[in-house]
Amino acid sequence: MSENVGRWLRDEIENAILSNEFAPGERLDEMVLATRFGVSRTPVREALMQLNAIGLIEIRPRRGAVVIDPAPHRIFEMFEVMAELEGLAGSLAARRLDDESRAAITAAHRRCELSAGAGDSDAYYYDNEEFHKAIYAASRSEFLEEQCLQLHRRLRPYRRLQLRVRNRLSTSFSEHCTIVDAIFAGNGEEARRFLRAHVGIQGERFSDLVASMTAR
Amino acid sequence: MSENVGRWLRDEIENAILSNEFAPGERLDEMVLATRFGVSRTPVREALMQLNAIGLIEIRPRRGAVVIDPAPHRIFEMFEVMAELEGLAGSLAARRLDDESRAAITAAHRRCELSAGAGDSDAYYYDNEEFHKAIYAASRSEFLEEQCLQLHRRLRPYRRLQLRVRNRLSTSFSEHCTIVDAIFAGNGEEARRFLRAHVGIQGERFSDLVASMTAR
DNA sequence: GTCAATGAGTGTGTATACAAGAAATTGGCT
DNA sequence: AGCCAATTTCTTGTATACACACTCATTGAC
Repeated sequence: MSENVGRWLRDEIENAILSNEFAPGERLDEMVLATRFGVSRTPVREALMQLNAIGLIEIRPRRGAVVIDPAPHRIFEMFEVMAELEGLAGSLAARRLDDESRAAITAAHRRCELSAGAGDSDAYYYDNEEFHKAIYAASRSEFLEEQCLQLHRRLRPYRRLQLRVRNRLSTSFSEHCTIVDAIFAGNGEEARRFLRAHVGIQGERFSDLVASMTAR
Repeated sequence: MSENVGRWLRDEIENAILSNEFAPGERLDEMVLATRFGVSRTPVREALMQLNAIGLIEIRPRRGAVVIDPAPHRIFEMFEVMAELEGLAGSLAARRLDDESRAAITAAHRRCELSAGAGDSDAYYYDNEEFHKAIYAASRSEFLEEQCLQLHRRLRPYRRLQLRVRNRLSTSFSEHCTIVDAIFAGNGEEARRFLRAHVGIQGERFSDLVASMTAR
């Protein structure tokens, strides 16, 4: 348990939402949550407000909190912004790369190669996350890194769905290769372009995502 | 007063911070705020947590809340991200422009022309804000618009400082002209480039900002 | 039979009380 | 006289109590 109950609860509830235990559209009753976690309503309300700020739930005055159920076009918009931010991170990383960041990116890239080769989509999901985080860190812009991490966390469940699409693992990894090459070559604009294309969900990727969303 | 006291307090305290009544680094005592606004500690704590989520204050466990005092390099990073997001908004606006958005941008642009011509930096500050907001809306991406508005609000005080720099009004307005031309011409990539350059604080603009920050 | 209005019930919003940790002050010791 | 430690005080974190708004169901009228 974290140092204060409110933050711990935030993480607990966030995980429950991201793992679909609390389904989109579901109402979150403060008292039910309080008894479930063995605390009073006060820290529950704190946690809910933080989740509201993150954008995972919506709190309507006097009407309680519900898990947000974003429309497909909104998810598309979120990926569009994510692609832009990651593109910026990539271009900065290419210009500012130092040994430490280079090593971190290389290591994550290697792990992606292994899990992609093994066709292990769960492992790749995790390694891919580390790869992207390594690029955020390499941008050497703390604020950008924070923004990327926050949006990444919010998009996490959809990224996972994307990986289920056939051949996506190998496609994703080969895109990683071009991104790594561009960054290591110090070519900021190429890194930006490749990352934008890699993260964005243009065309059929979007319909694939929508299809896998409705499938569950 | 808003529908619930917590949100009202959030706005009140936010304004107090942005107008420098609560200076950066200052400690915000819950009880002091509660008596000042004639409420109990509960909604004050709510407001503080929301401000913490926005990034205006920092809440350290068991040690209270302090107004964040961002280092100059962090402000630079924030403008860098803002420039990227506005660039995206501009490029989308150029591609998706409809009559309504075109009218809104034109109207805001006209008002900027008037206040810039009059040398009224306070009026220009406000009109400039509306101009940028019109572009966010024209992007037709609700999520992007929200992100832009949020970051814009956080950078508001620094934008104001920037306008105090000599000749910045006319420079800013002439940049607006090129942006409007690019958007109206449907040239997304030009709109992106011009907006990035307009919003970012490269080179001497950054040192101007730092100078005006230390001056107060 | 349908629609509206009123009442009960449930749940959020705010206040207050209590517990626990951090900071400050005072006292003793070197 | 200065520094360290212990105690006190002040502030935050959590629990609980109470008030009020919203929802939903039931009853009555058209």
